[in-house]
This record gives sequence, C-alpha cells and structure tokens, in this order.
Amino acid sequence: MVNGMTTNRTTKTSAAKSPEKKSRIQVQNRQRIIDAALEVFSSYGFRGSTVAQISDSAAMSKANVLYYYKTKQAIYIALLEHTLVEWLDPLTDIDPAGDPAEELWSYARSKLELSKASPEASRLFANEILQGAPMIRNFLENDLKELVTSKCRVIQTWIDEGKLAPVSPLHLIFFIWASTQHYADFSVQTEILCDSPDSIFNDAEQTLKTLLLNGLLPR
Amino acid sequence: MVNGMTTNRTTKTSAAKSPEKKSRIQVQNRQRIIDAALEVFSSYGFRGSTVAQISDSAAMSKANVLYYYKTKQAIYIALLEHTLVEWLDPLTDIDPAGDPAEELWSYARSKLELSKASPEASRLFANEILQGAPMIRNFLENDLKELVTSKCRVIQTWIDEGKLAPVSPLHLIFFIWASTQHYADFSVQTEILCDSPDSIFNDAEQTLKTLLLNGLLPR
Amino acid sequence: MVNGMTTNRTTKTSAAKSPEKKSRIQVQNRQRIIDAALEVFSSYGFRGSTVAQISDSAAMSKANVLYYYKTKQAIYIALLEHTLVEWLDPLTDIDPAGDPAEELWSYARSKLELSKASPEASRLFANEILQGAPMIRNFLENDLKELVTSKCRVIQTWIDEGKLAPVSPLHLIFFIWASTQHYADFSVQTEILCDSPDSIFNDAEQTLKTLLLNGLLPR
Amino acid sequence: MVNGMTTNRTTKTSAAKSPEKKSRIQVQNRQRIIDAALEVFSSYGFRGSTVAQISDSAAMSKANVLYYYKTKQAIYIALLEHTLVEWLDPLTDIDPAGDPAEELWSYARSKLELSKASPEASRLFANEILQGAPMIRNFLENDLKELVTSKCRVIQTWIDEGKLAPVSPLHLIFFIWASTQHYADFSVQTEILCDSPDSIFNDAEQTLKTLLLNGLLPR
DNA sequence: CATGAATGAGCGTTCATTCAT
DNA sequence: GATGAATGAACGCTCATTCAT
Repeated sequence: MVNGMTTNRTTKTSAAKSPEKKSRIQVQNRQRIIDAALEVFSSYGFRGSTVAQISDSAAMSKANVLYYYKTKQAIYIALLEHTLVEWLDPLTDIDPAGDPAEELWSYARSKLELSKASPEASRLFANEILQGAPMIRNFLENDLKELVTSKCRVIQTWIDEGKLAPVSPLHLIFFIWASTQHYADFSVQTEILCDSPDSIFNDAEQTLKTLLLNGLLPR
Repeated sequence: MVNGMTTNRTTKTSAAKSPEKKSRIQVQNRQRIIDAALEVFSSYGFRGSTVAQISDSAAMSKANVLYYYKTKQAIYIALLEHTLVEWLDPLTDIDPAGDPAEELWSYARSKLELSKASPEASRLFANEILQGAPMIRNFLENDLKELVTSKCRVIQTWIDEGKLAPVSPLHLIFFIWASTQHYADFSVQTEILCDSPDSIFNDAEQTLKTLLLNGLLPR
Repeated sequence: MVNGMTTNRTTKTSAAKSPEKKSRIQVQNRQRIIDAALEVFSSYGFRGSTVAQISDSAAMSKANVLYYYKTKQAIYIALLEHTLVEWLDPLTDIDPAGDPAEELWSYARSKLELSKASPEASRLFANEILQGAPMIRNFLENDLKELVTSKCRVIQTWIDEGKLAPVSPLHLIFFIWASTQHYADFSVQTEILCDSPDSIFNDAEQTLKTLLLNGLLPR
Repeated sequence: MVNGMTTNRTTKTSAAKSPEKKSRIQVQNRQRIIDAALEVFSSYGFRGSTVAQISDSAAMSKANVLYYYKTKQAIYIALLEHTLVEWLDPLTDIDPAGDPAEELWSYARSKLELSKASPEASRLFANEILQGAPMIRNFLENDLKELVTSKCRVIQTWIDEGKLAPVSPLHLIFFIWASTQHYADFSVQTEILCDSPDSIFNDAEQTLKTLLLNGLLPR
C-alpha cells in the first residue's frame, strides 16, 4: 500500500516466509515494535528518529527489532500502513443520502475525536507530509485522491441542490482536516495557550460547530 | 528571544565581537546560510537535518558554515529568531475599534497570504512544535501567550456586544491558524488533491471567507 | 575512584548491565583496549591522543572501541583506575616496626623496579599531572594525601628517635619518587646519555643507595 | 639547533628574509608569541596544544601568529631553542678546580631555583621527552651528551681523588635533575600534598642538601 | 603588518545494519 | 527467536593552514 501502487497488499516487509503463519509471539512483538515506532516517529519524523529509540521504547534489543523489520524504513512503512486504515475511515462514512449538514458535522466531530484519541497518528502523517510525503505519495495520489474526489461529488450535489452554501467541496474537506488535526499536531501549543487544558476539545467542538454551520456573523 | 526569557536580544551567537560591526560579506553569507537553513530545517526538522545539507544548499563548505554559526543549533536558533518576527505581525494588527468581521477576516486573509508567500517558515514552526517546541517553548509561554490573551479579550468584547456569534475566541484563533497554515504545512497534499494548483489559494480564500463569516447552512 | 570522591567503585563506565557478568570476550577486548590505551596515553597525554591511535594499536575498529567504552574519556578513566592500584602498593608496605633505613631503601628499590617494569604507567601519571591532574585530582587530595601523611608520621618518628638524619619526611618521599620515576618518565633521555643501556638500572640502584643512605661526602 | 645537527644556527624558521633585520615590533611580537607558546605547550604538550590557544594567550589573531611562525611546529621549535639555552647554563658552570661538594650542591641549588623560577620551561621539556623527544633528540644526542660526558669526567676525577663517595657520575647528575625538576613538573602534586605551600622550596632545599651530602644515616 | 574568510583533513561520536552464536 | 559484538558511513565539530585584502 504505502509506497506501492494502490490497495494491493502483497508485499510483506517482514521475515515471515509462509504467508499467513505467524506465531502468537511474532504478532505480539510486531505490535510492540509498531507501538514504540509510533511514539518515536510521530515526535521526530523518519530522519530524526533512531532504531535505538524504538527498541528502547519497546524494551527489546536493537537486533531483535531489526529481526522483525529488516530496516528502519521497513518499520516506518509498516507503521504507516498500520495507521492509514484507521485514519481515513470516517470520510468513507459520509452518506450521500443523509442530511448534508449532519453528515459533514458528524465527520468533523469524528475527526476531532480521532485527534484526541490518537494524536500520535496525526503527528506521524504531519511529519511525513512536511518532509514531502516520500513514502505515502502514491497513496495520496491514488487511494486518497479517489476517495476525496468521490466525496467531493457528493458535496457538490448537495450544494447544487441548495442544501449547502456554495463553497469548494475540496477546500471544505481541507478545512475540516486542518481544524481538527490542529489539536493533535500542535497540541504542545494549544496546551500552552489554553488555561484549562481539560476543556480544550469541548470548546473546540463547540466553536468548530458554530463556524462550520453558521459562521461568525450573527443570524 | 528564542529559548531565552522574552524579547531581550543581546546574545549574538556569531563570531562578531563589536556588536553592530559586520562586514558586507559577513551579512551576505549569514543570509545565505539562513536561507539554506530555512529550506532544510523546514523540511526535516532540527534532528532530521544535517549541517552538510545546509552547506550544500548554501554552496559553501561545511567548515565555513560553522565559521559563521558555531553549532547546528546556533543556526537553527538564528533562523527561528529571524522568522518569528515576520510570522507574528498580522495578529498584532487586529484593531479593537474596527469592524469585527472585517478585522478577523482581514487577519485570516493575511495569514493565508503568508502561507502562500512563506510556506517554508510555516513548516519550520510546524516541525518545531511537532517535536515538542524545545526551542520556542519560552516564546510560546510568554510573548505569544500574552499577545493571544490580549486579542482574545478584544474578540470576547465583540461577542459580548452581540457583534459576533458566541464562540471561544481562543479556538476561533486556532481555527484561523489551522485553516491557513494548512496550505503551507500540507502543501504537498493539497497540491496532489487539487486539479488546478493555480487556483488553490483563490478557492481557499473564498471557502474560508464563507465558512468564517456565514457557515455552511444557507441563509 | 578517579574523579570520584575516594575508593567507592560502583560506577561502571561499561555497557555491562548486571554488575559482575561480563562475557569472556568482553573481558578480553576491554583488556586489549586498556593495553592499547596505556601505550598511547602514556606517550601523548589525554588531549594529544586519539581514539584512532588506540583502536589501531588494539587492532580493532574505532567504532568497536567505543562500543566497549562510550567515550575517549571513559577509556582514560578506566585506564587510570586500572593503573592506580598497582602504582601505589609499595608505599603502603613501609613498616613502622622495621629498620628505618632498610624500610626506606626497600621502598625506593621497589619503586625503581616498578619504573623499570612499567615505565608506561609512570609516564601516564606524569602526563596527567603535567596537564594539571584534571582526572586524578580527587584521588591525590584524598587517598594519596592520607597515605602520604600517615607514612610521614612514621618517618618523623624515626627521625625523632635519632634513627635518621633530620630531613622533611615529605620531601624525602618526593626525592624517592622523583629519582626513581625519572628512569621511566625520561627513559628516552637516560638511554641516549648512557653508553651501556643494559646497566642503567643497576647503576641507578647503586648510586641511589649511596645517596639515600650515606650522601656524597666520604665517611 | 633543535632538530638540526648541533649548534649551528642557520635555519631561521621566521619570515625574515634579510638575516639580521627585524623591526622592533617584529621582535616584540615574536616574544609575545613565544611567551604564550610556553604557557600553552608546557601544559598540554605539542599535540595537545592548539594554535588558537596560543594566539588567544598572546592576544593576537591566529593568522598573525602564523605570519611570524609559519606552522605550529615552527613555534614549538623556536620555543624549544629559546628555552634550551637558559635551561642548561648551570651545568656548564661546574668548575673542576672548585670544591667538589660545593660545586655539586651549588649546581643542584641553581637547578632547584630554576624549577621555582621557570617551572613552565621544565614542563615543556618534560612533555617533549615524555613524547619521545621527537624535536630535541639531536640536541640530546650531541650537545647535551657532549656536555654531560665532559662533566662526568670532572666528577669521576673527584671520586678518584677520594673527594666524593664512589657513585656513577652520570646517575649522580640524573638524581640532581630528577629531584629538582620534580618540583616544577609535578608542582600540582607537591602543592596538594604540602600543607604549607610557601615553604616547599625551602624544605626541598634543606632535605636535598642533607641527602646529597650526608645521606639519611646519622653520622 | 594584520586579519577576516575559507577549507581539507581529521577528531570524537552516533547510527543503521550485519553477523555469529 | 534473540542478542551481544562488530563496523562503514556519516554526523557535528575542530584544527592547522592558506589566501585575499
């Protein structure tokens, strides 16, 4: 998937030879590595992270980490693949038959919740894209573009039917992405600037809903 | 400024001895290094960047780069200081006496233009904050917090006067930041997903204006 | 011991985790490194020596040397600790109950033999002290000072009892140190000036005995 | 002289072209460099010292230091030549016609005073010899050996005449060198071990005189 | 005379990766 | 499976030296 053409999932980056035969301990350790890798890569990006950081965080030896994933890059790619799936689900859920405002606000809210629940995943992609998306470029150009284009058509239909203000559907999506991921990617900043860190996501949700649906001007 | 308490600007990280006496060639080369450093650090962050990348980009020898700035970190800090100034001007310009919607939209637009004109600067700070803001934490906690708090009070007054919908001023600012910087930080992604890259900022501006002022629901 | 307060020996500078569990190959390679380090540091001092010299002399790769000792300084400190022990034994052996002249002459002779057997160790400390004793200052101020003070009291008692000429015990020790270590530290010079290098230590011993016990003036 | 055959002084390491035409300022600056070089080289040896340390200590620019002496080695050699002269004078003064004990003790005392007055010079040579005397080997093998041999003959004559105890003249000289230079080379150590640093050289002189002339055994 | 500017070579150290066990 | 041991390449940085002014 990542760095490959599209959705085919034939390339195994692991040491497993018989396709679907991984012992329980293998699966477990791979997960430990992926978890540790998420922690590290999401903070420092690919180039700024070290295998030692990952193996320390996973409480394994460096050599053992590289037994499961042959290279640092293989860990990174596996992590991206692992994370991509969960990261894009919500967009798929937008239902052309639903109420437009409700569907979009629902999507925005689920993205916001994702930012709250898995900020590291968000930061992982932020780092990857900041560095020019060397690994997920193919994914962006194919899978994501297809999905986004499809949803844009849905939104455009809603607009054409007069159910939404006339905006660019694509940029609408961008705004939802930007304003929700911000709370994950820039959490250090938001936590510094907010006096009551506990209410951040509540306040964000309220303000986001108002802006998305009604805008600033009083009705 | 960076990594120091607040606005004092006495520590020179350079080889200059008499405070304001730098030869023409010094100024020139320092600028070349800063430009190259912006290019590199904005892509790979502090830890992911190397002095060799910077010296290559500046077409100078590594040793000569380190003649002007003694350490990699000194380059990074000089770059941050250099960039912080331009990065924060627009927020200051918000005028309590102006028309609320116009002031805020004007601010958002100037931020968007900044993202268009200096995307690298935006990415530089994105990287810094993603990695935990080790260098600009003090700046965030002092200068920025003060400025933001002050402007939040202005916005709150406008809301209290019924001139704006009741939102959290702070999160309104976050929304403006997020949705404008997105076009700088994630430009790789937006350029892939947009069919007509030339109209990106135009479309973004239009959509942002609609959302910010009126929201999606038709009036 | 070195650069620490006194005799506590808990800090291991090595990669070993469980205190006393070093594999055979670990012990072996560490010894090879220490041997090579003695050769190099004793000639050029800490600052004048390079890790590459040491790794060459040990016939290992530079990276492997730094696998066993994390820094050049760690090698140096380990070497000093390794060498301090053997270097100070003889002084401890001086017996208050023995014959004064015999005890002192025995001590001087054993120091001379040490200079013959381990001139590199002597040069190592000579270099360290010449450069201001940055690493063994604490040892000098505590362990050594205590030992020397104690032995000075013994000698003073002998003098008070009329068994020795009235000299400063401390400077007597200095004289023994200086005149014996000279043959290690300045061996290059002594070997150039002596026509029969084989008899150096024999002649030195004879002359030292005469001076120490009887002086130049004929009795 | 140094590193050359013997006493001929034709090799000028300086930039001067017309043999004996150096402006006052040239002479002055050369002296400043030599003084600074003594300070630095005597502490860290040739390899452990840097040109920057010397230029800092001389309050000159690095480039200017290297204008007067083309290389670091040239500074070092000039310094050695400069210092050798003063360092060996006293031995020459030993008078075959004088009283043996008085002549030798007088020599020892003047060496001790030299150690007190110019400890850096002593340390400079100690460093050089510790590192294998790469620069002054020729001097040692020729000038010094000749001088020492000559004085040994004088001492041997005195012994043969029954005026001195039968010792090896060469090693007698070694003992004088060792026990006097010790107070310069190991001053860090002696100062730590002596409770009253002011009386070090007084006590040393007394003890040295007793040992040299009478030995430890009571007469 | 004097010095900023510049650099190739080398320094101590880190790192991703390999290999033997 | 798992891990100590090992290393070439590269990293940030220093240094002696050169050169233009």
